Amino acid sequence: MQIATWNVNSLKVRLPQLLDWLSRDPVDVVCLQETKLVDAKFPIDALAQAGYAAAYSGQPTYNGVAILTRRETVGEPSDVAIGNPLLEDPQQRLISATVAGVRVISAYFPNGQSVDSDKYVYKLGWIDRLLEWLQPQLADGAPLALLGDFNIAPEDRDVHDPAAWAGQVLVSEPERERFRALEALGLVDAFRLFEQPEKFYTWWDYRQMAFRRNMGLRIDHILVTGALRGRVRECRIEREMRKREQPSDHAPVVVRID
DNA sequence: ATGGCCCGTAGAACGGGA
Repeated sequence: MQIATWNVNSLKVRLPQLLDWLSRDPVDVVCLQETKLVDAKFPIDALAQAGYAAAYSGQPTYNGVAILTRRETVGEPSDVAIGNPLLEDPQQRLISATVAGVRVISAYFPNGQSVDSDKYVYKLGWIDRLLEWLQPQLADGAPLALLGDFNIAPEDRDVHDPAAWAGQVLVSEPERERFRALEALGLVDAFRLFEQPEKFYTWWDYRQMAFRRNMGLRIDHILVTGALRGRVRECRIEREMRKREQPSDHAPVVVRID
């Protein structure tokens, strides 16, 4: 089974690329972020034609998350939950569902804008509430995967120019502390389970020809519980998706598990 | 050089992204 995450930066714009990708590589579960679609405009019909069911939660203009499941292999998402009950939040950033015995969470962490911004305070609080909400879910050791755009580069090796980024939003110590707090709950960064090439990132700015120059950050992640860790066979970043015409600024990340 | 580009909502610029 393959589980993927992709910040699409508008599902309306990226739908043809998503369908083309899934037709070539029929990933079983796809977590999406930044769909930027109200629920009434979610492309359920086009996805159904491609063989996928969907759980989704959107709003106008901003945010929006979804979980797609390939009907033929993993069926429909069950026990769908939207948001975090510990946080009253109009921003649609979190959706969970059970798929093939795995609790799957698609998360779009706040960006934070800058460390002196109100949005940064919101980001840290959002993650703190996420930690509180996750802790009891992880207690029973059941298989769970937290996937999404974390908007955190956990270590300097996840940053193309650590000196230039030092202390800034996405790499600041309070954000990295919270990433480590997720790991302390028993979650493991699937990408780091394997030997990986250096300078592998998941996001590149649209400006400055950043992708061509590989000026990127690794901020999209797949974290798995101990119950899944031993089943993970591969974790890869689909860099090819960033090379396409009219790409998302994020590349998908995929895990293959037994 | 503190912007560059892309997206949605607009129906011109602007907020937001990272």
